[in-house]
Amino acid sequence: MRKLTVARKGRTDSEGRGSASVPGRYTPADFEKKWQVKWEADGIYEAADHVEGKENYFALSMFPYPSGDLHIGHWYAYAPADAHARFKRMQGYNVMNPQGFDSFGLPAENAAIEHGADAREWTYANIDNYRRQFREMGTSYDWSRELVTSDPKYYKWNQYFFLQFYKKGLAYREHGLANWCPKDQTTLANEQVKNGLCERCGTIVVKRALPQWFFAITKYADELLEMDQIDWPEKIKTMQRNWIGRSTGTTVGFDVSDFAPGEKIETFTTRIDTVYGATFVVLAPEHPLVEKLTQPEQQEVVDAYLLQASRATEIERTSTEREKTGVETGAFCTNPLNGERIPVLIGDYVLSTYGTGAVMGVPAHDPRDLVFARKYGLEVRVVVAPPGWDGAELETAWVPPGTQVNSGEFDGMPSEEGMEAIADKIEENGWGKRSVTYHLRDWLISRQRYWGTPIPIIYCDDCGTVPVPERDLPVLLPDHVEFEADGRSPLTKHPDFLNTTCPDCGKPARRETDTLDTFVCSAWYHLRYASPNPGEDPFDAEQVRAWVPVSYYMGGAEHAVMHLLYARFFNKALRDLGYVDFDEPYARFISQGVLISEHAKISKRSNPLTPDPIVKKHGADTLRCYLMFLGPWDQGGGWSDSGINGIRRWLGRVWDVAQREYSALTETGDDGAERSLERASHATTQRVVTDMEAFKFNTSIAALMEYTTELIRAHDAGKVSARSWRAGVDRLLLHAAPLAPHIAEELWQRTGHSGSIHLEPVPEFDESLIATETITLVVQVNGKVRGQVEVPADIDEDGAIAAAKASSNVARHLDGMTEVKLIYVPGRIVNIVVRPT
RNA sequence: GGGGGAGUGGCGAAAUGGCAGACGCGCAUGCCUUAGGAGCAUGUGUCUUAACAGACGUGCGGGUUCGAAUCCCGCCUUCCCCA
Repeated sequence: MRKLTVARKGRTDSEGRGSASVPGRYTPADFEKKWQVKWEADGIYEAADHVEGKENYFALSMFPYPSGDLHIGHWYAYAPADAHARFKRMQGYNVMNPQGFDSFGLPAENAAIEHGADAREWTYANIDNYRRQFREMGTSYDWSRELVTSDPKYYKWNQYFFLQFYKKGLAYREHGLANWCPKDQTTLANEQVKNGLCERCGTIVVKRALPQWFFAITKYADELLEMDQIDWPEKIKTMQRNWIGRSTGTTVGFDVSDFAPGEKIETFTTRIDTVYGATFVVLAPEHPLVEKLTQPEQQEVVDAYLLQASRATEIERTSTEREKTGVETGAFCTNPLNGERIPVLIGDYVLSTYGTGAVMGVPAHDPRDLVFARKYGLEVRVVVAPPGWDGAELETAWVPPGTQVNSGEFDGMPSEEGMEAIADKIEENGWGKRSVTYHLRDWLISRQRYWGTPIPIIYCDDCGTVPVPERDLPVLLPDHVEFEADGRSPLTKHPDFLNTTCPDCGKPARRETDTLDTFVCSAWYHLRYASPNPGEDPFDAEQVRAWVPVSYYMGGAEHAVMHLLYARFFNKALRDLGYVDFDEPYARFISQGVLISEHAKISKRSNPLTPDPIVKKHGADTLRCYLMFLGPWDQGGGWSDSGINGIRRWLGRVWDVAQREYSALTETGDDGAERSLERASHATTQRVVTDMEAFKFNTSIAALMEYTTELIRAHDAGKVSARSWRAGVDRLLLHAAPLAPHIAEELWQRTGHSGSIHLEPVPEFDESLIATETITLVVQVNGKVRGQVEVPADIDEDGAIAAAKASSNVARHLDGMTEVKLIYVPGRIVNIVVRPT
């Protein structure tokens, strides 16, 4: 691009406003950097914990994982969030808008393995790059509160909280089947397995038996379902509810003591009213009783089936398209309600992770059971009759309520009542009890990786599992470790780390080599922003009280069932441990949509569209505004290079109009012109304030574009007063400031103001000044627009109708018609309903 | 299979019961310019018409209403989440 005329350096407005000579073309590169440096030097975005007369406002954007460069997707997430925080500051809130780095995690380690980089150096180089790019974006972050989770000063407190949780039984170690990613060589939480694939790398996840650490999030399952006090998108709340997956039902035991002495198969059902229709029981292939119940003559088939089932993924197993398969164990169990002996089968459509891992098969009232029963020739017995049922065989399973039949003493009862009565009987006889199950599992926090927070546990041959004493924290992650091809964590082979002494008995002992899931870091980081330098505590309770719950949390919806749920759990656990005194960490939340480009999600894994060249060509303000102008932020948008010129042109017009010569304007101005500019000004403020409040940046910018045109027209006409003109320009700059902070600041200074525009208040508006003296009424005949009439704003109904009928085109359509009805909506419309005479 | 978004000009989108297409891109014409990937002005949903004016038009099909992009019922497509 050709270098355009540059504003003369050092020109000041000391001669006074209105004396500006040719201001030069809008060249953002000339001043954006200057303001970024000055804002930071002046500390204008550093938040004090309390400011007299101002309410605190904690604006929080989800912090990034530093992996290379900030891409356009990052800008899309952070620039609008920054604009909103700036807007709140100008609205008079004491705003704290921090930023930091979620810097533990696999990519650093993979870079180390693949390119021989040092994980720490790689990470910190990326952080430096991110810091630079965040500043170039023109963000209003309070860098004095920055945090880096891979810093021992931070992760020490992950370890500290782990120990507090451990003491209270909220952290525990258990041997069990864990999700294992063969590529990343680590276990994953349930939330990190998507469609049976590793969320990070897409490898098929397998089950592997390992001792693992967990946080007992399920203890809070019911409280996590309560979301009345948080103002979050309903979509996110629904996702959390579904993920927690509470279902109420009954567990009932089916006796198998003939085959496995003393054993019962515990089944869980939400439809105990159908228990008399149970004609078989199905075990998940992983069920512990499978081995004991399999009869010798079935051993071979069962073994083959188990092998086959172990290869199927969970999606395949539960897909409704896939044929249900199963095998008989040869064993039978007894239905306690009617004493019937029914066969025990193994079927892989039953998951060991849901309920008890065993279900009673009621083919008449469950579609999956019906398919299964037909295939294996099992009895189908109706026990909840549809209305008017004639006793015939059902074609499809009857799932809705009905009347109990074939249900012993409960026959004739509506099934809703039967549900309760049968559950009562089961409880009275000790066959089972009412119970609740959840889809939510405890949070698996162990990772067999190096680049994370070491779990502060020591294993001693004599004392067993011993927590590291708090005085010995942090357990430091060793530097400069060796990675080997076997994929095992270097910590397992690092003698200095591994070998220690038992804190209890002093004998040689070994450290836990697993590290914490990085979601532990992000579960409480907002508390540390509120209290960045608390000394000997994780945070200062008083400072936290001043800022948290977070006023508005802004980030991606992809964290709905991971980070956002973990953070809520962590908050509740900390509350019960006495660290905080509120129930929820994030009072309000909005999720920005996804920015896509040519049908590809712009993310760290694809599409290297980098902002740097765009910033170089157009400036940060243009890129910020363009991203906000694409469409509604929460719905995402599609990137294309072509539209950015529109924003660049608009800012160019702002640049020109703000610096127009106005000495030719008069003292008082023309009444009509004054009034017209005043109206446009106040109407613009109303639109912008409403839209900014609601994150509707696109329509805010549209309103400012229109206002810019109004100002240009007003100046061209030359009829407004100099005073009104200057006020109009100020208003434009003040509204543009959150969106395009550099140009607004530069022009604020050039038009003779002192002090940063970003510390100025949002302009006021007066609704009465927006109203017009005359209004345009739309006139419809039979609902079709036939004309418009200009009438006084305070016209009454009769007057409005008369004016409407008088307009010539309307009169033409009324000719030869009989009036049937009149609709009058004041200020908007007259609709005359007619029919042929 | 279940849950939740979304579907409007050539394109990004406005309008949430009252003039569909604000604002912007692109395109067209004109001005300015040695030049234009600069700037400015005007125009731009489709069709009929010389014009006035009219018809049609918000994924498809029905419904409610004086009036529907907007509310209701059914369907299609697509994206996200879950299974």
